[in-house]
Formats: sequence, C-alpha cells, structure tokens
Amino acid sequence: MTAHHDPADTPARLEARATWRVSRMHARVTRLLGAAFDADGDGLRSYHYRLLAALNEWGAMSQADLGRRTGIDRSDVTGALGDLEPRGLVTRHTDPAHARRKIVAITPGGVGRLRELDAVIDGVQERFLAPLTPAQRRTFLDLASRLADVPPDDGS
Amino acid sequence: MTAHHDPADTPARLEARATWRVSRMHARVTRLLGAAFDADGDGLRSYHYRLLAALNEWGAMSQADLGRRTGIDRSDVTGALGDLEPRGLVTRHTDPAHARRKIVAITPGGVGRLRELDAVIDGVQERFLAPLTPAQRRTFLDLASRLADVPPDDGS
DNA sequence: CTTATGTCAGGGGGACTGATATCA
DNA sequence: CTGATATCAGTCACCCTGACATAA
Repeated sequence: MTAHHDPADTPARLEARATWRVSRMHARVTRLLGAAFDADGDGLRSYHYRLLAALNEWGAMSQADLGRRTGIDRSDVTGALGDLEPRGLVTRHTDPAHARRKIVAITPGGVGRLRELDAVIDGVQERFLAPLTPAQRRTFLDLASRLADVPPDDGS
Repeated sequence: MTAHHDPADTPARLEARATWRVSRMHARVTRLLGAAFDADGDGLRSYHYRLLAALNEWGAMSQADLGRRTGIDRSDVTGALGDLEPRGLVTRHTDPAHARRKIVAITPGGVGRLRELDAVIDGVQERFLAPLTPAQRRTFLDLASRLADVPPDDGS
C-alpha cells in the first residue's frame, strides 16, 4: 500500500508554517485593533471602519457592491450599516432606478469620524510594523498585497 | 461644496493598510485551511493540528505549557484535547510529581495523523504562496516571522 | 497565602449559510 | 422564468474572561 509518503520525512516545524505566521500576525493585529477601538470609546469596530473607508474612497454604492468591495458578507453589511446610519455617519437612499437597491453614502460627519478612525488605525499600524525598518515595511506590504489580492479560486 | 481631502490629511487608502492586508491574507488562509480540513474528512481543525505539531516537535508537556507554546488558551486546549484523546492521537497522564498536572503526549497514531495533516497544510501553503517566487516567499516568511513573534506589549 | 493548573461556563467579534421577500 | 438585492435567522471556528477547586 502506497501510504501518503513524504519524500524526505520533513518535520515541518510548526513555526515555519506560513499558515502559522499569518495566523499569529492576524491575532496580533486583532488584539491591537480591538484595544484601539475599545479605547476609542464609540462602539465602532473593524467592520464599520472598512465600510466608512470604502465609501470615502470609492464613493456611494449599493450595499451589495459595498460588501464585494470590502469583503464583508452582505448580511454583515446590513447589520453594520444599521449601526452607522443612526449615528448619522452614512445615509441609505433607495435607488430610484432599482427600488430594491439602496445606495449608501458617507456623510460629512462620517468623513470626520473616519478621519479619527484613520488616526486610530495609523497608531495600530505603527505598533504592528514596529519590528521592521521602513524598507522592510515596504517590502512586506508589497508582498502582502500580492498574497491578499488573490481572487478566490473557484474550481468550477 | 465639493469638499474632499486636504493635502494635509492623508487619504489613507483602505487597501494600503497593513491591517487590511493582514486581515485579507488571514481570510484567504482560513478559507483554504477550512476547505482542506473539510475535504480531509475527519473533524479536526486548526487547533488540533497545532497541538499535534507542537507535541511532535517539542515532546510531551503539560497542558498549560502546550497552551503557551501554541498560543492557544488553556480553556481551548482542554476542549481540543478532548477531541484528540478519544481518537487515540494523544494520551493524558497525571504527572507523578505534580498531581494537578497532566502530561500530554502524542501517540504513534497521532504522529501518523500529523503526517497526513502536514501534507494537507503543505498543499494549503503552496496555494497560498503561489503568487510569490521562491525568493519572495523566503523574504515574506522572514518578515512575517518577525511580525508574528512579537511578545504582547505590556505597558508594565 | 500565593501561585499554577485543569476544567467549565459563557461571551463576543468575525465569517459564513439559508430562507425569505422584493424588484428588474 | 432567472437574477440581484436587502434582510433576518442562525451556525461555526476562534479568541478571550471569569470562576472554581485543587495542588505545589
């Protein structure tokens, strides 16, 4: 029986795993982000920042587009917008051409809030990248963007 | 007023964020890992792999040490071992010197299962790092290890 | 008493799935 | 009809906190 052999019986150290390192980096970012958002006081989280940043960057769009742009599920977009709208940070208007579609736009207040959150994220990013030199940071961000922007492989 | 950002305020594009890229990388790894573990059939997840790999690499140790080594909370170590022990992949014996401590060890069956899971992780890693050249992969893994192995900043 | 350990209960955010109703 | 959209309900893996009894 040809058991799933390993050519060289690689020990494959746990800490050498790319998956392990990505998980640990993510855990660290999550801790820093959580602490920063908590300290910020308002109940906003990472989801809300993503939505505000996307609206500020790409302009008003439907909730479905927002979800696709930000990688947030439509279900969660609905919930997160339900937090942002009562705060006056975004508006939701029904698309006149498509009654079922709602166009989401960021408000001036939302832009101001985004500026504050940008500062929060800046602080987190600075602390996260602290171990690296400026040149190493650029390299890391470049490689990370290539690993992050891969479309989901559908074997269809 | 078509007021947009002043030159002073950095727009801080969402996709330029290190936090964003780490989150997206992690989401991709999670998707790949989840699909791979699901396809593997057995109910084992990332936690179980980490524990088996740590026991195989560093030898038998107490549950608390296991948690510290793997970054898994003590509570979750208990639960995950509760999945591995009935499968015969690990054993738990009370430390004769410390009745409160349980020494966890991997079994031969656990080693075999780990070998299979190693192959699964290898496949995930290969797919995850596919966009990079071998040299870039080494660079990424090196930088990632520095960003991953940062001790929790305690302001004490 | 203080510390460490194992266990259990539970929460909380993030990613996801399914069902439903609406509309082009 | 199909397709997209918004919404709600609920699941799940992961990470964490708190409490507790026990043992060093």
